[in-house]
Amino acid sequence: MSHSRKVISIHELKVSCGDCSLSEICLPHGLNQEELNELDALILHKPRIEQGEVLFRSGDPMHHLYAVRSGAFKAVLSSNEGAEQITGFYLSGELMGLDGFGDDVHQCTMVALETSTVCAIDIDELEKLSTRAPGLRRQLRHLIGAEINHDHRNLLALGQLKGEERLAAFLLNISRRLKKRGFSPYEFNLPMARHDLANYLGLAVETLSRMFSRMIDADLIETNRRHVKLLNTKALCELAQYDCPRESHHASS
Amino acid sequence: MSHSRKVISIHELKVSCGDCSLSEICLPHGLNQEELNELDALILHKPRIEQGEVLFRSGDPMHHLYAVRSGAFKAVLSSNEGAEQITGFYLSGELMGLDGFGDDVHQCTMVALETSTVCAIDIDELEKLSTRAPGLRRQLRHLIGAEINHDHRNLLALGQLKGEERLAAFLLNISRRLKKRGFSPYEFNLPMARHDLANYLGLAVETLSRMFSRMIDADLIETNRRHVKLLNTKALCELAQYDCPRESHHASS
DNA sequence: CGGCTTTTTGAACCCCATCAATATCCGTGG
DNA sequence: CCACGGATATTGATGGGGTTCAAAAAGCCG
Repeated sequence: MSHSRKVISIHELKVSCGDCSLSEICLPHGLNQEELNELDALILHKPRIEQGEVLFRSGDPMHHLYAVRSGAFKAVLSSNEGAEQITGFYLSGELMGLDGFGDDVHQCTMVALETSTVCAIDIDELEKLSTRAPGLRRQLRHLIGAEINHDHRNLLALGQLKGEERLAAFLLNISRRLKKRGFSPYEFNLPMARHDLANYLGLAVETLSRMFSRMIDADLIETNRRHVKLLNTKALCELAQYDCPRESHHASS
Repeated sequence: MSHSRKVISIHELKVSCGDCSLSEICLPHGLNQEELNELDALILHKPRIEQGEVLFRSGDPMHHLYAVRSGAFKAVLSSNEGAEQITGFYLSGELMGLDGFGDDVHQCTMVALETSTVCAIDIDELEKLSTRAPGLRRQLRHLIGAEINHDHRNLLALGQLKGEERLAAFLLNISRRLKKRGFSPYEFNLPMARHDLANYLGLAVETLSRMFSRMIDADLIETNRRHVKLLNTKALCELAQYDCPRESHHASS
């Protein structure tokens, strides 16, 4: 909270898509300079969102899409009996709010898992711009497809895999996403509490804890609270029945 | 296969979006006349697809979206260990192929559940047209949102509901979709075999059969093979924890 | 009618939820 | 600095929902 720190913060708020380190995985990916400038013009950088705060709520009319700039979010869908299901976690560079496409009303509630920042994109402006920016249309389509594919893989996990296998699939999925962002795929901090992860995986917290313990005993991983180290990705891949990043020709980081 | 039968078939092949009874729930919904004509021009009416035949396969490059014109389909996602999960069933008027948006390659295999016909829409042509047809963009967005919301509700069901509750939710969902198409919401034929339905709901066939039996014993439904009659939608709604169509002011058929 | 698939029913087992208790971490204030 | 309290995480014991194995019943088609 010193003065110099404040300056840095202001600087960050001015970051444009072109300068953003996430541009290669986020909406700007594949855009030419002109498209990039136009996209930049309609993006609103929101200030910090603290842990537990809500970005949008089920029932809210949809006005924006949001890209995670820093931090992480969970999307929560509720039944009218109060049961809640986390349908996804969103890391930096990922697009949130597509659940409002159906009838222009958000179905999920989006909650920050840690202090986060987002880029808000007015949906009408994005729509207008997309008519004359083919690169933007293409990237938006790919991000939509990523959301759908993620959901489908999750359905496969919930419908076909056992608890331990689901956890393995999840860890590998996070690993891959973090690697894409330049972080180590073998050692990372999970942004969510056990409680949220258990819900996401359709398990009780206690069961999830047992799955972790079992994997630790089998020397597949090491954990310390939210810190996770993957020790045997091959075995994890076999457990997960999916997502094997093909430990390619000594090309790992 | 008589000559007169052939004539009928040809007639069906000439149906345009404007004449199609599904236009109100399918892609043409909300389009003006000009947009409609342009959409019509790029739609390819495919001939019959027999039960069990594949519309597209996991790994195929995506070239088209498909709308169900008659019949029904299932989307199957496979793990690399051979486990299969049905991620959705598609009825007339619904859009198939969005799973290819991610990287222009289909992730699911789409299989006809009965003899069916589809409208194929070239993705590049649709893309071009959408730049100058705002109504089409809007409707496409809504259909994408419907797919995402469907998947999310399914995740909620698989993660939070018990077998019987999932079945109730499914029956009500089918009921609502059929009602939208002008069929009775209380009595209908399921297009899929028990085997497929069990997989979709993440249950063993035997368990699903028991769920049916239990509902029959409780006078919630009646069944005869694939024919289903809903006797107590209120109770089904309570079971499903969702999707209650609100048995509105004596407005039922 | 005969052979096939589909559906239903029965019995034993297993994964996972639930209840209960302990352990660990973390922030706060004495 | 340590003590305390609350949230978070792990471990144990028990029971239930669902799978699996097995077999019978019912529908379908030639």
